[in-house]
Amino acid sequence: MSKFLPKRDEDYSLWYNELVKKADLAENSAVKGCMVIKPYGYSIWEKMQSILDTKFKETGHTNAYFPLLIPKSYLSKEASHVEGFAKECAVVTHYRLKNDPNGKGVIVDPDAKLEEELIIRPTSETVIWSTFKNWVQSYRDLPLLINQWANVVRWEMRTRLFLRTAEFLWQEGHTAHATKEEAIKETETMLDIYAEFAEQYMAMPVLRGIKTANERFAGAEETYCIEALMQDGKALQAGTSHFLGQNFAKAFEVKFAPKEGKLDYVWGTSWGVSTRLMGALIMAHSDDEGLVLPPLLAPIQVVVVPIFKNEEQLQSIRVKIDPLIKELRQKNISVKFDDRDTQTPGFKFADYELKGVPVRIAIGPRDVENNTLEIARRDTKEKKSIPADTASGEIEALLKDIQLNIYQKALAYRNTHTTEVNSYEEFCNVLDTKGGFILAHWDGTSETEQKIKEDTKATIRCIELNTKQEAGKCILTGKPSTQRVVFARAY
RNA sequence: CGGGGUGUAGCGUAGUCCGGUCAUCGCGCCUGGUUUGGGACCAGGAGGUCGCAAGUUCGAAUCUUGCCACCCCGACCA
Repeated sequence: MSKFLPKRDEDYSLWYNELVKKADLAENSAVKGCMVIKPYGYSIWEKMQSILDTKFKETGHTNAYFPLLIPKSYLSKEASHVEGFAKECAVVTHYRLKNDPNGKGVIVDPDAKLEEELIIRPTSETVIWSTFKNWVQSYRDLPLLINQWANVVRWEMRTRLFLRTAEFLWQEGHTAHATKEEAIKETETMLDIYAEFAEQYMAMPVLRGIKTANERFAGAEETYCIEALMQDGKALQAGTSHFLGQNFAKAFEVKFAPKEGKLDYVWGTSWGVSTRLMGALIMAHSDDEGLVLPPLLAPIQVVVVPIFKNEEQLQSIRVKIDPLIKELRQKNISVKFDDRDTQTPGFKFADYELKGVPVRIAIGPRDVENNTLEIARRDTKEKKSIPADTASGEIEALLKDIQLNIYQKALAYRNTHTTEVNSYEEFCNVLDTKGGFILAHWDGTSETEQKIKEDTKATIRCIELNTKQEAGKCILTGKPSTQRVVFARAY
C-alpha cells in the first residue's frame, strides 16, 4: 500500500489530483485553471496524438492551422453557437503595455485599444468556416477534410487538471461536404475512430451514442459522442463528433456549384478530442499505488531495475541484460534501464508503479548466477521468476496480455455498473448507492431531462446507437417511450 | 457571482484564541559514511520578506483594517 497517495474509496477526487501531480503528469500554473503538462504526461499525450493523427490521415484528412485570435463579430454569426460559448470567452482588448508612470511595473496602454476586440478561440468553427468560404466554389472542391491540432481557451468557473482546464490541447476536425448523407457518414466515421482509439489503445470501453437536444454542441444538428465510465461511477464524455447540417455554411455563406442543379450550401461536420482523454486514461485504470497505463500508450513499457552492491555487480548485470534490452527494442518495445546508484531498488519499484510502467524486470546477482529474471506486471502486481533466455517473447506476450486485461477489467466494471431501472425511486436509489450508467425510459422532452437533472444531477449521457426498441414508460412522467436512454452523473 | 475555508522553506505542517528565546516538526535538498532482492540508516549542513499593504504597540506569524491568491460546495462546462 502506498503511503504517498490518498485512497480511491476514501476521497476519489483527492486521489485523482494527487496522482496527477505525484506521477509527474501535470501541475497547476500561476494562472488559475491553466496547467503545466510535465514531460512524462506530455509524452503520453504525444503518443495519443501520433496514433490519432495517423488514423485521421488514413481516412483522408489533412492538417492545417488556423489562428488563435478570432474577431468578435465572427462569433455572433451563428446564433446558437455564440449563445453556447459567449459566457466563457477570453477577450483581447488591447495590443500594448507601457511603463506605469506612477511606479513600478507595466500597465495596459489605454491608447492601444483595439477597434474590434478579439476572442481567444474556444473552438474554431467560426474562423475556419470564414476561410472555407474562400476555398469552396465547386463540387470539385469537396469534400474538404481538415484537422488541426491546437490549444483553445474556455474560461471555466471550476477547473481540474486534465478534466477541465481553462486552456486545453485538442484536435478539431472540420469538414465540408456536398451532401447531407456524406456529412452524416463522416460524423459517424470519426466517432468510430474515437471509439476504436479509446477501446484498442486506451483500453477503455465506451458507449457510442447521440446527445439529446439539451446536451448538443452549440450550432450542431446532431452531436454524437463516446461516453466512458470512471471508477467512481461517474461518466466522462471522451469525444464528440458533430453533424453541423448547413448551419455554419449558411452563417458564413459557404456555397458550391453542384454537378447538376443550382448553387447550394455545403454540409458540415466537426469533431474533437482533447487532453481530457488524459484524465479519462488516468481514472479508468489506476489504483491506490498509482497509474496503470495501457502498454500501447505507456512512454516506458518495460523498466529494468538492476540490484547491485558495487560497480562490479552492475557490470555483470549489464552484460547479462544488454542483449535482452536490444532484442526488446528491436521489437519496438520501449525499455528503460535504470542503473542509478542514488536510489534504492525499493524506491525504484514504488516509483515505477506510481508512474504506471506496465512491466518491470528486476535482475540481481542471484539472477545472473541462475540465468533468471524477475518480471512483475503493473496491472495485477504479480511477480515471477523466469528463465532469461525466453524472456523476450514472454515480455512481448505479457504486454499484450496487460493491454487486454485492463480493458476487460474496465469492461467488467462497466457491466456491473450499468443498471436498468423502471421507476424514479429505483433510479434515485441506484444513482446514490452505486452510480454508473442507468438505463431508463424517458419521454423525449427537454423539460423532463431538465427536471431530472435538477433533482438528481444526473443527465442523459447519450442515446446509444443501435439501441433496441422496447416499449416502456418515462420514469418521471409515465408517458410512453420506445427505448431506454443512458443516464449518469458526469464530469 | 453566492456560501464555507486556507495562506508559515520546494512540499506537507505546529504555533494564531491568550502579542514577548518562536519561527516547530516531517518529507525533500546538500556533504560524509554505512547501505542496496519492496519507498535505507547515522552524523552534519543549507534553505524563511510567516500571502501583500497600512495601522495599533516598546515589541506582531499572532490584534485591527483593506487588498490579493488559492481550495471546497453551488450555478457553467470537452
